[in-house]
Amino acid sequence: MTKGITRELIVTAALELLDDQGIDGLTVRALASRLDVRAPALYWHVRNKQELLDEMATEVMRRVTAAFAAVPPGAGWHDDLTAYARVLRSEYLRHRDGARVFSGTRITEPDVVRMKEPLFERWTASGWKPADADDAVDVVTAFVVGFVIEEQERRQAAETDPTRYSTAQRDAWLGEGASLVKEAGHLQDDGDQRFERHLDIVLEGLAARLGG
Amino acid sequence: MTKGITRELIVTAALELLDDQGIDGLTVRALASRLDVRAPALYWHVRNKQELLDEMATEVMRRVTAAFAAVPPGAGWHDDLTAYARVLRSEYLRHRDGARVFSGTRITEPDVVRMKEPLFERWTASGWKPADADDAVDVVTAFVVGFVIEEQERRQAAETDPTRYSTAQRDAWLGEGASLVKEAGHLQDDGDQRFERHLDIVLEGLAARLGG
DNA sequence: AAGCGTCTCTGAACACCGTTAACGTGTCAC
DNA sequence: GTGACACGTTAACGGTGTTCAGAGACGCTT
Repeated sequence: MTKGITRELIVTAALELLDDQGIDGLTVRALASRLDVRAPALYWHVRNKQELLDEMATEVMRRVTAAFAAVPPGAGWHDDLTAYARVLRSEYLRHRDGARVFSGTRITEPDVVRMKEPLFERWTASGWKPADADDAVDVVTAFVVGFVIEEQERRQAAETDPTRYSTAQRDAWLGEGASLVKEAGHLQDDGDQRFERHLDIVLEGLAARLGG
Repeated sequence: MTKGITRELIVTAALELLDDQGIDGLTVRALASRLDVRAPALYWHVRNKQELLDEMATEVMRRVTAAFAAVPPGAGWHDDLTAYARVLRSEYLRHRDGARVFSGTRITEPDVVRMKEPLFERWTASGWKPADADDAVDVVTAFVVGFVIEEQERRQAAETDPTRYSTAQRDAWLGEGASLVKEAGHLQDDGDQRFERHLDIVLEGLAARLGG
């Protein structure tokens, strides 16, 4: 058991701490304590906290590409993008506030971006232009990010304030009228089913727009 | 000129401060100073900083509903959702890190949610079920949130590190190969045009899925 | 006019935060 | 042995959100 901290140990410990304590609990001191070390020691391996957060986001995206690479290639862009969307969501869901914290952050590793190349190759071979392929990935990414942000917010709110998301409470809060909004709220489902349904809508748009 | 602070004055000052200084500059002391008051004074009007952030998000959504209400009703769901998406994006873009900070936060005012009722009325009258209408709004919202998060991140990164988003630098960073990814990167446009194109894809999906 | 209560703000303080500086160690090369 | 270096420590700084006792100001009763 060699003692000593490495950059990678710090990042994985930081991800665990995020899950345990939430983003507010992710402090340099708490992280150091989890690694059995004093806070300034971390600054030998990491320039500052922002760099740590970037590294965490990159690690999450590395896991996305790894998980995606493990999926057998699909029959076409539709399968590929479905798999990508599911993997991305699942990896965000793995961490508390994952979508909000890790979306749109700087990726520090070229490999993560280069992952798109084999996809682009397959799709252009079947008729898409590179610009189309790029649009497709970005539209799906944007949708997943927005979806999961909402999803995680709702989940967390339900934990801290369970009354808030009971339909009866919600109806009372909404007041008189707004019957259609209430009705829609009653029917609203959560989780995988809802994600698949919404994802299908987006993919349908790509099919209509770019051909499939 | 009656002296004294109100909750609303605090919220609008906080939004201004956010735009001036960014999220890190939005401290209780700086906000108090902008209102010519000492920090603890704010705690008379607001329980804590989180409540202030929630209130800011609600205010932004209030402006979204106001701006949307000012748009003349469209010919159908397609027009309505287009207008909604544009207004939402534009109001997020108005504030630094707007999408990341204000998306998925607790809305403290029923009116903001009730805004959907007239839309739902029109759409159900032309054949949609309430659940469809709800899906449609949520898919578009998720897309806009994800799109603007990416957009603002890219904009901010371009300010702090202009070299990062030059195509030549990016190509070098990507290394050998990945020619399709590079090509797509070269073609990528920013801003309104890109937004409209991607939004069209999403709306096309709704048309295919829900009929229109 | 005097006193009382309520509303609004201040001054001082607390615990914690990210970060830096100076100072030990231990290990390895020569 | 001795210098160089990697890696950790302790101590401290300025800044953060937040709490709390009290100071003024203002209207209302007496």
